Amino acid sequence: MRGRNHKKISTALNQQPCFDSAQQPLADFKVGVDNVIFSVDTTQNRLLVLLVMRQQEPFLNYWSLPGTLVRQGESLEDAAYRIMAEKIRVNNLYLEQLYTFGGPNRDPREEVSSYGVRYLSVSYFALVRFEEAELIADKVTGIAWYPVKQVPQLAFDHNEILTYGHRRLRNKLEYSPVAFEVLPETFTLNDLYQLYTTVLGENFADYSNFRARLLKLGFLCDTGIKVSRGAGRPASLYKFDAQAFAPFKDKPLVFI
Amino acid sequence: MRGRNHKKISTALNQQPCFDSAQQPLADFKVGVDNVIFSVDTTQNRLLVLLVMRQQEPFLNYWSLPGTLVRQGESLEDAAYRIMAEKIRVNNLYLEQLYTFGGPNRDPREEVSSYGVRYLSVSYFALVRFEEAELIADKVTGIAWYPVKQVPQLAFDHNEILTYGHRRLRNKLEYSPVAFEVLPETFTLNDLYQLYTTVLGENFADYSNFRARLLKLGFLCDTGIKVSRGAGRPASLYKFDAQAFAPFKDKPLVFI
DNA sequence: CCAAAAGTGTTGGCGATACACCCATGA
DNA sequence: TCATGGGTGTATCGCCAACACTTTTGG
Repeated sequence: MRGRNHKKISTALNQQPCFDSAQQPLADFKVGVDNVIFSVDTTQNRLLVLLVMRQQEPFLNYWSLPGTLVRQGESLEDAAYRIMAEKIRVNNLYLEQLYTFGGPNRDPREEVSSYGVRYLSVSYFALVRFEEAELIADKVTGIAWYPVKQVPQLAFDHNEILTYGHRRLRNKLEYSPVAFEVLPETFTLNDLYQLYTTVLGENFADYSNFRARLLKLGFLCDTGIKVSRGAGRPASLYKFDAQAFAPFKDKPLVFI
Repeated sequence: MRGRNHKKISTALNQQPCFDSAQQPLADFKVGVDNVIFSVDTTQNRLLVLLVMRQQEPFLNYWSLPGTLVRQGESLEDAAYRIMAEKIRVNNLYLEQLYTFGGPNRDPREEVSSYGVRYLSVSYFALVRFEEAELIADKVTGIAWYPVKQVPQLAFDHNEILTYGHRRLRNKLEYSPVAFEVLPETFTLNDLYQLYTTVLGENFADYSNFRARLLKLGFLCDTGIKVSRGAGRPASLYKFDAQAFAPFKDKPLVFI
């Protein structure tokens, strides 16, 4: 029974917590959306993240994650897509919310503003196909793919956000078919394997087992087309068959 | 194509806080924190969620997730802990950020307010030990554990948040040792098994296999103490050994 | 003694690892 | 022809589901 919950009920009342709109001053917020946009350059086996050079204070001339402030009538996700559309042209893309960073003093503007407005950042995680991604580079805005291993010091707490996004990417890759969102339409099994090693490190099965497992699952179909890359036997190009994958949807599937 | 918004990046120092570079009015936000607080009543095998009765408009007299608005100088996590502290007294607790809901028009107050202030909710997910949890019930605030299968229509989009939290709980349970945060200090293996079936349904191994697997992992230690519950052979009480679990930390461990 | 709950043991199958080996191409 | 990378096959081991069995209690 839950009988003994009544011992010390009373004295929390002086704080009168719940309806603090009258008692305690509430914080006012501007809400920003910052995107961690990854892609994988399969030709060089590098995991890349999209950075933009800041054109204004604070953190003028620092690299940062592409972000924006949320406008009136705009949902968080709308804002996330808007950033994408401003920086990059892609056909395929995977996007999901990552985390919300909202401590006080995470943005220097808070101190400048006399009204104590705080800046909160809802971060989104995106994955795009490197080959298809066309950066929208106007003259004033620096924008570039950075290898995640070489990102410099970023504006605000963006290094922390990036770290968080990177962890999420690794997890996603292990149990969901996001890999096929970043690969080109057709790819060799070695491309796929390289993608996994590039993102996850070398901590899993060797190529032949990886290959056997994936093929047995049956959602990769051989196009029959062969492609030769330098010396060695030509490889088959495969395609991801979303139809055939459907039954695995939502099942605890492991790709490692 | 989608984005044409970038064509006019303002060159002047536009410190005006209410407009972004494309001269669109920014939204102003109040930020709320809503907690999805779960516990498991092992005696009745029920998964419970903590609800509070709203004492004011909007949604007066609706049940809702315990929540609050973020105060000046307060971090999101601070706010989440503050709610906990106001509603419940616990020794052990697991808490993590869940998701941020921020579409326009998710809160009726937005329409009333003439300034177009929007209400954003950062939700947190918590797990507490039912036996230790002492509800703080003052006279004005209704507060109760509800079986998740019987939650009524809630205020705002809280049903949606709850659904999301429930999904997270199931995932957590499968690959992390959160179960031991909700169980009492010592427990029988059957308690543990019941907890899993209560939260996840019956979709996994039978008791004897569950038992064998867990014991082989070696982080459950038998206290030697026996406890008898009605008819049948008495069961051993076990303890979770955090020390012995350490090596499994961060490893892709599956508990199902 | 019987029912009920706790706990142990056995077995068959499947999947993962670690290899060894065959195939097709460029140089 | 050899080196290189693509692709196939196989033996071993461990895990896991299913289920039969033993042990210890209350009635």
